[in-house]
Amino acid sequence: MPKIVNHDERREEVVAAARRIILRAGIEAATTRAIAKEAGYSNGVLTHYFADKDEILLSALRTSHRRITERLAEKLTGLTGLAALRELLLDNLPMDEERERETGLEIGFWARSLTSPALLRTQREEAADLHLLVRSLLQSAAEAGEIAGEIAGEGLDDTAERLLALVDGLSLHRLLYPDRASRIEEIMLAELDRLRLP
Amino acid sequence: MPKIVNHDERREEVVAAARRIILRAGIEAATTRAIAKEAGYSNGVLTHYFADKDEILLSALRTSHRRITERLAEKLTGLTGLAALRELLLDNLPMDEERERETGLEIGFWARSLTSPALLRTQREEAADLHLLVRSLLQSAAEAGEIAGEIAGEGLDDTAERLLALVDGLSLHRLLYPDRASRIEEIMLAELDRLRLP
Amino acid sequence: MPKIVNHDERREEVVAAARRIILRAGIEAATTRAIAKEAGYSNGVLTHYFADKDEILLSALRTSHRRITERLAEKLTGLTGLAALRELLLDNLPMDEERERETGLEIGFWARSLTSPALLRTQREEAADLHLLVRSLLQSAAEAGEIAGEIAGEGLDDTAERLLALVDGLSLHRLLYPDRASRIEEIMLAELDRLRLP
Amino acid sequence: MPKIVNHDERREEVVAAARRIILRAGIEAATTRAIAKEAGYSNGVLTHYFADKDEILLSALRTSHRRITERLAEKLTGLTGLAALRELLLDNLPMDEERERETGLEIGFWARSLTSPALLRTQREEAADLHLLVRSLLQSAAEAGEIAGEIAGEGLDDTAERLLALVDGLSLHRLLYPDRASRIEEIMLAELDRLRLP
DNA sequence: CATGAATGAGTGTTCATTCAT
DNA sequence: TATGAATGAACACTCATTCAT
Repeated sequence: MPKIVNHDERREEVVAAARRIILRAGIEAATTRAIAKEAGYSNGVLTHYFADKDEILLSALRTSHRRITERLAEKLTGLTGLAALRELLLDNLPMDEERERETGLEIGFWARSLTSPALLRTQREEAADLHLLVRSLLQSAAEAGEIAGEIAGEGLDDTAERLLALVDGLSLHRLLYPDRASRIEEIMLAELDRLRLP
Repeated sequence: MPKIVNHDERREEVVAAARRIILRAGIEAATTRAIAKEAGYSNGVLTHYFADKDEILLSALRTSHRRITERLAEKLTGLTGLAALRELLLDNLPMDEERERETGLEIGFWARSLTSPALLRTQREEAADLHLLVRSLLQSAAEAGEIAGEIAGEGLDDTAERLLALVDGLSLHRLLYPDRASRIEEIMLAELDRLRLP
Repeated sequence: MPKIVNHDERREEVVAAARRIILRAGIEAATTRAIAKEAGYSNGVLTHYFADKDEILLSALRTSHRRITERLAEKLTGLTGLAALRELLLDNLPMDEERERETGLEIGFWARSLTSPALLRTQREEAADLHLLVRSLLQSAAEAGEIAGEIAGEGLDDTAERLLALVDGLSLHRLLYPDRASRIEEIMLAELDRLRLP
Repeated sequence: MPKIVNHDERREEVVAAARRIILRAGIEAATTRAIAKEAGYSNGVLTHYFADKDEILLSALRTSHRRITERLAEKLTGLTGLAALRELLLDNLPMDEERERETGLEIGFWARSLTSPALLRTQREEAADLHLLVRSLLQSAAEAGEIAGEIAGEGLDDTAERLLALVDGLSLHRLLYPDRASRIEEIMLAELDRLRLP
């Protein structure tokens, strides 16, 4: 009997290696050879677990999102409406090293998505999920009377988009301009406060 | 007797060529050969004016920012306070093809900046200028009584940061999720409206 | 206590798999993995029955020839002289898809034989058998008075060589220039007719 | 001023190198690296003169045909009808080392053409030219009363195809089975004799 | 015996860079 | 200065082969 390896485990090892490289040296440094080496295997081994490089990158992106989602699900249990929204948005900000890494990875994928249809598709699907979630939290907050259904004439969709754009913008600035963007959490909280009904 | 050429002029020619390519076909298409050809020179000429390819890209980024600044300066003449701010922020949104491409270029540089100290430094310097400008416009708007000096307890620095983060976030979403982010201009305008004193 | 397997049987299974792939998708598609998979085994099993891939291909060529021979033997039963010869030569033309593929395989081996001594040896041995067969059919046809012993001063060896060369040439043209070589069967038949005594 | 090289000359150098390799070790051995090395250059140099490997192989094939055509044109001057045809067909047989090489190269291309559309197209175009030429020589021979217009009920097209198939078949056998196919010239001549009117 | 994980050399191709002219 | 020929490392990917289990 040959050594039997857990395919999912190996895939995860490789994806983790890819993530480490992207975080350390950027997505352009994540060549197949570099990934294999980082994972501690020969370059040919990737063939067994991934059809091509795109599949590795895609998995890395999905893994990143899945981690965020899982962390969120845990934090959101028991919360509803504005409180849940607040937790969600704050959790997406890079306030510690781990989340800073996630954000760095994400930024690399932004650029790559603009030229890779497969990556863009994944990016969109998962962004749509998040948007939907934010929107439904806004709705339940409105129904609970915590916030107005229309914020200064702006529908829920626009509000959701605005909040998520702000999260991405602040996250980006945090990594690019850490000095200036030291207060992104406060900024986000203030933004949420303005949603409240008086 | 060597031919006397204007170094700065040549550099600009080459950088302009690089920019044209990047805007037209993406940063990956900007190979040294393609840049030289686009500029109308042989590939070897680049050596004389740039240490390496990175220097060309860096210059392209700087030029991009300078052009934005110049375009802005023109639009802002005669405007002050909130009106000027409004013009500035809207102008930074990718509402036509040219600015969409400029945003694409920018996003590419975000990712690269995270792993390239030289790029990051440039990025920071120029972002600082913009931040300062927004802050001063906010200040003059406050002094003119158009907006409150403290927006819901938030200082001018934070407001400036918030507006700029929102611009970047919305710009990014516009490129990644065009369906969903069709209304970024309206969102930006609503945000500005909320700054106004009643 | 090791499992006892019939080595020859296994070899044949693998070779048959290789043949199926070559006929279906060309010799370039016949990778060791593909062959193993087609045969229903893991890729490592090939090691036990073949020294290397070349040995598999060689066996496939031999099998191909043997199959042709067997098909012929069946068709030739009861036939003698010119009638048998006619059957033999026509059967070697790629007049249906199966034989077209067999010809494709053969052409691939022609090229490889020129640089592989082992392949060339096999090729020669089996070509010699065929030549001998054609010659003996010609002889029996001559003895039966169907054809002249000397065809326009040409001995039986040359006639045999000429007929076989024509078969290979026409087969090749059929695959390379199907439009032009649509009438190879008629051409072959006319050639045989010209052998007849008046 | 930089070193100016004659592009056509370089292309020919590279193509000649490719031809040498194909003849020496088969078409499969003609990797881009091997070709570059054989030509005495680094592997990157090929980029300057050829779009891709297929273009090199295609050029090698065309060069081969052009050489044959040129050699023929010279030999055929002053000849017409059957005499010209005879010269043409005999010249296509690998009766000396040079033509043996050409044939070896050709056989390699036969196999390759079956899986490469570009190669097949070229092969067909040039084969069509040759077929046309043979056909027109047959026609003029018939008009001159040297041969019958219909050879045993066989039209000129079929006769041309038959003669060319025989040339290819004999050439192939000459390389694969040199012992047996020592008399291909005599066989070809006898075939031509049979075309003559009594 | 059989498995399938793992290897590493090799493929065509791209491209920043060097340098003699 | 400017040219463009030339380099050689790097890229993603393929595949025959090896070998511990």
